[in-house]
Amino acid sequence: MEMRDQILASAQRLVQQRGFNGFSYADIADEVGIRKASLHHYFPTKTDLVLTLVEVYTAQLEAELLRISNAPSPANAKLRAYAEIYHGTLESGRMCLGGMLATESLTLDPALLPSLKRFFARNTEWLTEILAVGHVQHLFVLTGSAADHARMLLSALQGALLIARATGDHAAFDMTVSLLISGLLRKG
Amino acid sequence: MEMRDQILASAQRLVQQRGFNGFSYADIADEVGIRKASLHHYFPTKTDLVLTLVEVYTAQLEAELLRISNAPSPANAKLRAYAEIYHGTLESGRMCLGGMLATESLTLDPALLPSLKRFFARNTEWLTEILAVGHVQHLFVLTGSAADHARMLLSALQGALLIARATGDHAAFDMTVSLLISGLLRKG
DNA sequence: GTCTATAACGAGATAGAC
DNA sequence: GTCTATCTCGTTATAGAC
Repeated sequence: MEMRDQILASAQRLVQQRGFNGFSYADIADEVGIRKASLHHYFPTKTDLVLTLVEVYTAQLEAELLRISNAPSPANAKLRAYAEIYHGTLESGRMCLGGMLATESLTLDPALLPSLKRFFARNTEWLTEILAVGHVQHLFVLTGSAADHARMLLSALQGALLIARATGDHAAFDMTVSLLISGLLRKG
Repeated sequence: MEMRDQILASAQRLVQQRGFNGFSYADIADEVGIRKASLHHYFPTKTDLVLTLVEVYTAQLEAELLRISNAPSPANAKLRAYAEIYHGTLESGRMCLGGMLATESLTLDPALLPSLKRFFARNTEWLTEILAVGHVQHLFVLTGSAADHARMLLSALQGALLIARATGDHAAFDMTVSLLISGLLRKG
């Protein structure tokens, strides 16, 4: 793997596990095996690095969303596949990159905020579409607009991830996912 | 107000807005008007300070939970009152103290974790009781156990707070709260 | 209880050789 | 592209005077 990609992979893990204010260039340098100063050749500032991270993370997400959207599965299975992404994040001891940065947003360079907003907007948009499709197919019963349910689902998944970090209770995370999806189904 | 309480109030705001790794003793010293070194007289280490903060925050919560429990209102109104606490937190530009520390938990002194877990356990326990009461009164329709719904509600509120920090969309937070409660009601 | 002074360390970032 | 060396600043924490 190219050095630039090694740096990004290391930094991504560090942000997701420890937060923007919880890691340093020294951590990355140790991990990828070059000196701190050399990192500045690839990313002049920490903000540059994390901005790239948010863009890469959003692009990774986009690929997963397209993969799920294009699968020949019903809307509820697509929601499960989406939740499965979060499950994998939890299993790897990480928070969602977007969620982590969201909590720290008051301490971040404001230049990061537009990309961060776009990340959440894209998640909400995709979920809204899936929910709308499931609704017209009489698969889901919605008590509010598809967009409202989308924001609620996104909130619940981010929050379940956050809480599982404190409690260590992964089974509770899985139960919350199941409840969220079963609550949408006809005859719930 | 006593100096110790001023320090706690300042530190609480700083943790909720910026996180454990996002503030320093210098920030508190500036705010309460004494020197950095004097802060160590009250709280020898940063971990001591934040441990006290978690205990105080949990005690503040307990008082609010009892106030709501003792009110002569139906279970759905009690849920609304509980959600109102989060609304106030959002309006003051803060994250839940527990939620903020949860995301940072991998960087915290492990001595903080038991208190942090108790905070979440108490929230879940209280919500479970309210949901169970509303259920036997045929006010709520539950698609899982009361404890499952409690964890889901707590997750959704924490997550909605987190997302509102990134998007700045307070209306979305309110919609999520409404949807969470209306989704529980009979004939929802 | 609050201060000055300072220790000891780590942070992000830069200069310039190779 | 990677290095050594260094700068400047901020961090938590301590010592000891008042």
